[in-house]
Amino acid sequence: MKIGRKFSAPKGTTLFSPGQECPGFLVLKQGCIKVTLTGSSGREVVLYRVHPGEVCLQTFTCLIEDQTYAAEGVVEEDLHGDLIPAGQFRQVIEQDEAFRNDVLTSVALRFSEYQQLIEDVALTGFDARLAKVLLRLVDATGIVPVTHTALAAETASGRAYVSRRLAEFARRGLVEQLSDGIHICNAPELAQIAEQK
Amino acid sequence: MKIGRKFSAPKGTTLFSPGQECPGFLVLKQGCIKVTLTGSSGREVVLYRVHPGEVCLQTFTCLIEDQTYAAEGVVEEDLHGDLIPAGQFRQVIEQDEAFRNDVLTSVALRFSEYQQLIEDVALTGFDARLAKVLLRLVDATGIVPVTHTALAAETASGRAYVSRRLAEFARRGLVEQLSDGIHICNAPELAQIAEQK
DNA sequence: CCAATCTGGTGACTCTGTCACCGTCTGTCA
DNA sequence: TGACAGACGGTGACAGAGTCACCAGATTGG
Repeated sequence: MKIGRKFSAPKGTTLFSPGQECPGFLVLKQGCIKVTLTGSSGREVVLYRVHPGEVCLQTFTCLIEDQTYAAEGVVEEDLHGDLIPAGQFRQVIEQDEAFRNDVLTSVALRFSEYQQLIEDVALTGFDARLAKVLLRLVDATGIVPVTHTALAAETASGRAYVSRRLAEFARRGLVEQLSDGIHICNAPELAQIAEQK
Repeated sequence: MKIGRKFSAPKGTTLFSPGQECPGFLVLKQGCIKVTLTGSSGREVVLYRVHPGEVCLQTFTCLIEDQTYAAEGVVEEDLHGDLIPAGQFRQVIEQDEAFRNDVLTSVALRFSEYQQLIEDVALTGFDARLAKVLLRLVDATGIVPVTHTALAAETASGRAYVSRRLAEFARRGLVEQLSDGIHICNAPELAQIAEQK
């Protein structure tokens, strides 16, 4: 079934910001969107990423509740997908079973991710959060190619504190700080730290 | 349309706990469910409450993803509703437009609540969180009829710290600690604190 | 009446996060 | 080439948040 119209955007594009109107519902075919919240202090927290086949739930809540965005969405990898205009959304979800199932599945998935994030932030110590993020962002060569500032956003923490704890991790031989990222030296022990508390 | 079967439970009942199988989808007619997460340290965080007309999303994610519960649900006020067995859920959501809309609306609502909670915990200072909770839980007589321990769960914090900050609020004349709860003396100023940071 | 439990207050910590400031390393542009 | 801006990360000093252990008063149930 052919729905919506083609939509593309290059890496770095800001797809939506808090307060904006929602143009429609985005079904991702290719690329990646990073969705973040920014506090008044300027501090940023990464909520989730949207990958192909998934739903951008900011769009979802906007359409259902007729609200504007609460978070910010930035393209992390060149984007291709379909945009279903706001007016057509309810109709499509009624008629297209596959689409409906995709949406429901994505919603449920995202929902448990949010719950996990709440659990991490509210009930988990910082080191566990940091270890978890490192293991999640590591690439095939064992390197986590991100800055301390980015890790701060991923761990819902501050840059300075990330630096300190990474230094401590390095001192313990768990990681090694390189010029182009962080090398994971001892993944099993990191995984164990990620489980604690 | 008649769907599911009647379901009732008295105050205090534990409806579901982490790891349990999900018996079906609960549509609330009357009463209130409190949904919480408990960390391994024993610390508890209140995720949300389900009120009449709303959806218990733990049930929702269980059914869609075929998972077990991740959180705990306790009846706060005597409960009446309909239970839709797991097998019938997809069928009902396909056929009953009103039900489908209810579910989608509830999901979207809950979703933005979760996002708000993440924002509060990750980006907001404790005092603002506490003030917000006090204003949310205050009854018609200006009393917040809950214990410090309960406030700790609501603010995703510790009991001792809640005690301290409440003492400070009292010192500033914002609240007054009574034997049966906390009296709000200066709601406007509390509201202002709730907005900060 | 006593014991058990729930509740809240407090001192003394530790953990977490902030702020300001520094040095280093880029890239750019004149 | 030099000078500058901007991103990045290290660090000391501090402030905010949360923990732990222990105490005392209130309540409840036997």
